[in-house]
Amino acid sequence: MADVLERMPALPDAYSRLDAEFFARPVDLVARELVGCLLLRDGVGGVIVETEAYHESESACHAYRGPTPRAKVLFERPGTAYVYFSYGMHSLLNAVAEPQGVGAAVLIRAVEPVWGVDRMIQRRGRDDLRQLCSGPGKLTQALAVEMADNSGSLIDGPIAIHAPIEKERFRVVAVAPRIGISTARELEWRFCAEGSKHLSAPAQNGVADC
DNA sequence: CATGGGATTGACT
DNA sequence: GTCAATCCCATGC
Repeated sequence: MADVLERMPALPDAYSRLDAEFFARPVDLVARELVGCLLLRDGVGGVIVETEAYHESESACHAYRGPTPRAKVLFERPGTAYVYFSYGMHSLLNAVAEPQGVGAAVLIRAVEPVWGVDRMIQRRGRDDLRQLCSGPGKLTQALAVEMADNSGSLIDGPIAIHAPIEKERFRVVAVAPRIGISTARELEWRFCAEGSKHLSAPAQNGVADC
């Protein structure tokens, strides 16, 4: 795959932002279609290349036990940001999905850096492009996403998700079990851009069309 | 109120 | 390959 940085230097603001209707659909579908979309904050970001779906009906989801103090955000309006603190070190970014009242979200696990690469390098403290956003904790550090962003809007807030620029480039995604969970491993709700060099871990399984 | 466990990462053997 | 860092939150007494 060619380097996006060479081919896509255009201004991110020119592209359409996803709306609440996009996020209000079934969470696995939203997760699949978010691959190829753009994640941006203050002109810094890139192409989403890896996501995972989480739904209140399965035990790996924080909403599994209902709207607890931490999980209540998962039940809010589709398109809300759910940010939670993991392992005492990392803020992980999710997009709340399904209609309001249903606890579900898409974890953004990896981004291919495109815009504001210098600032990402600065924040990450390393300059290898493949190490900038190839993990849920890495990309939040590169884009300066913090707990203060929890429950903010992805529809009209400072963190933005835009429709894909080149639909063809990421039409095929790899589907696999989710990473780092101890239950509900049977669900293949991890979605990766086929052939991407910016994933958090290799996509070992087969591929499927969007 | 005390305890245990993470939707992880980076450094080190 | 192993392992520590570090803290919020869910659980249970």
